[in-house]
Amino acid sequence: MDRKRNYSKKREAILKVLRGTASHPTAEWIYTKLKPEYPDLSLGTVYRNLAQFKEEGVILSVGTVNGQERFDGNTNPHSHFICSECGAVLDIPGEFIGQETKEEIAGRYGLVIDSSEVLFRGVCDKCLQRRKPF
Amino acid sequence: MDRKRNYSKKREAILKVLRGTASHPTAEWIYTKLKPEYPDLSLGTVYRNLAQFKEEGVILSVGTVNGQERFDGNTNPHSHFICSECGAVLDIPGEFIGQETKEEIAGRYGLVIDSSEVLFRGVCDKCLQRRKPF
DNA sequence: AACAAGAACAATAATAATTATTATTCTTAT
DNA sequence: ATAAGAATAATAATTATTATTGTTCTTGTT
Repeated sequence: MDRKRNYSKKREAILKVLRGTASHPTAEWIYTKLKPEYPDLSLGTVYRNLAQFKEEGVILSVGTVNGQERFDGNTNPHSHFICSECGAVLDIPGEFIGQETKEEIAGRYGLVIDSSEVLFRGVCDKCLQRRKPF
Repeated sequence: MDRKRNYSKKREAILKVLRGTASHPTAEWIYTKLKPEYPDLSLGTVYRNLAQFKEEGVILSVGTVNGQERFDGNTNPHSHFICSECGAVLDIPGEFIGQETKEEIAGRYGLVIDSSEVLFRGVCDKCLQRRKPF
């Protein structure tokens, strides 16, 4: 039997924090969140574990917003909305691209499609409220 | 009448290069491409003008691939495929998200949607060929 | 429970993309 | 042709991310 690999309390905590929020955080946000409970946590550890989780397919990257990568602990098929005003990333449930569409494109261009995602951009509800507070 | 703003030969050349390629280049790629013809071009100028074009809606950003932002001079509605092996970005013509879908989502979540894009990820035709050269 | 091998870590340095600064050069209305 | 101010080059500064290295944890074995 293989030795148990890739385990540490901090690694576990990083995944737990990411799965426990809907905010699609940055590495630094996770670091700040965990620092009180793990005072000797290093930012490099957060980066390294996020990279590993991503590689393993355990988490997803939503992309880069304002120069910082945003992560998502929810690997169920869903889409995202990015607020161009505050940078918030919201989940939009639902599949918008069917399997047959992917296959058709893959065939037409001679490529392999592993995943697809829809990205909506605009202004989120909170920023709209902030604009017109009356 | 307003004074003509935002003009320079280099600014014009940057947009021309971006519109003349289908490779969705980085700022540095554009810089390298123009450097022979404009030996005193500065990389900062490319960054600044790309940021302005983006702000004005004249060009689009496809997102960040391998830590570098990729730009697109084609503002017609279309989607993209990103090769996870070589980082190539390909255009996929066609609209996959209809207006009614956007309106339905905007209404349901109380937000405003300015744009939507579909991002396919996988392995491009060239990388597949490279894998199996026989 | 103690041990040892190696995995994960903290701390820090290094890298790389992007942005800001400032003195100079272009652009354009007059 | 001129002058105001916009855009630029050169460079410095910033910031997110990655690499390095010596130390600490984890876990299978005793």
